[in-house]
Amino acid sequence: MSRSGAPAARDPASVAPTAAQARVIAAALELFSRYGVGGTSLQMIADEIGVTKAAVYHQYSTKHEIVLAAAEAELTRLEAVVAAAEAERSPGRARDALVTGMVDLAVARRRTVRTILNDPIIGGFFAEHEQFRQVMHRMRHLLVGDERGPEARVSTAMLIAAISGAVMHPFVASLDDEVLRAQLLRLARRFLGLPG
Amino acid sequence: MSRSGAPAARDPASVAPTAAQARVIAAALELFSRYGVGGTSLQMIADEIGVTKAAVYHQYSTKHEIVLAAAEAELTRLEAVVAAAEAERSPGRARDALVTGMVDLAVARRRTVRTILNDPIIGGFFAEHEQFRQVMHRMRHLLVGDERGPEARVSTAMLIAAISGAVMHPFVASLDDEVLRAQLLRLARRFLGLPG
DNA sequence: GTCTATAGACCGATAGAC
DNA sequence: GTCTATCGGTCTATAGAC
Repeated sequence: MSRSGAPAARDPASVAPTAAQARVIAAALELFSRYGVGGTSLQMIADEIGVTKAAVYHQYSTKHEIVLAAAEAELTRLEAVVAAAEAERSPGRARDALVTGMVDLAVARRRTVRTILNDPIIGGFFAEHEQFRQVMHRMRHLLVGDERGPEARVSTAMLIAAISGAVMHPFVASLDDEVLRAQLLRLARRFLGLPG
Repeated sequence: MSRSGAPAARDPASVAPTAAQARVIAAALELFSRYGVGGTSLQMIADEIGVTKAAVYHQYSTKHEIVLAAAEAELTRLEAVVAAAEAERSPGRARDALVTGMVDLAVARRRTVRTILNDPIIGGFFAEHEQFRQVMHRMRHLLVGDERGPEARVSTAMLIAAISGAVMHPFVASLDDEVLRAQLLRLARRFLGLPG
């Protein structure tokens, strides 16, 4: 769903990036994961792509916009996982699809997910970003249904943090993607009390 | 243990900080959690304390040293929790004490733990920091004994990430410390397959 | 869409007075 | 231990040629 070829402008705030914008976003995400958002300059992004700063400013007119576009690009991937889970036929299947999709996404984008969900600057952006709150709310609903008490909040937060944080922990650096994926999925399901 | 009044220089690399150094570390940790390590300047640290940059440089001669001192200060807290757990009489009690101590520490230092464990710059410091690797190894041993396979690695990484990441998730921002502590402890114990 | 060149602010770091 | 003052360099951002 939502291939990058078609325009598909569903949201006026976040239209599909052009090819040049996608290169900026990819370079930014790579550098953010290595140096953090605050430790990444426009010069570093330009050097990573192989152009000058002015060429980057032609795509996005402030650093703020680049950070927002990079965060939204990753959020869009997560939203696709959530939407696919919501399309399942039963709440049980939906919850299962969400956990599997979260693990797949976290492993596939091992180096970026942790920064996107933990960098304090991006966290500040998300705090005032309605799309992010809605995705989080939909994830919680898929995981714990209509419950909204402390246990529902803490268990959802722990599952998201466990999956997204574990993939960059030094303990798992030596594991290849398939082994990591299998273990993450099994342990995440166990955390939720799901069968094996 | 290890009150800041006594000299107690056990490690030549990380001696106990003076009062002035402790103020720098506290200001740095606060700002790191708000803006990230790369997004925090020495001017910001100096302003937070209410002195000039030169006064900060009198305590630590590079920014690198400040980041290292701040990371080590937090690592020392975690090491104390690990040491207390290791002093328990049985492996079961030790594991229990570790989980409880980790939760207490994460809740007490809600705003700082996530940054310390997830900021990419600090992560790079820890990668070449023997004390950090030893503490992680001791935590894994307390949690899963002599097992060193993928499951032992992934489950340890997930528990650490879950506890340290959940305390700053927007879902739990409205919970007071005691409620958060109780839920974190209960769910962490359930993740490890421990009784109630 | 990319370049060179530049503006003005801020960066980490140092010198030396008190 | 803190200050003022300063260094050279890098930062974000802009102007204008090709």
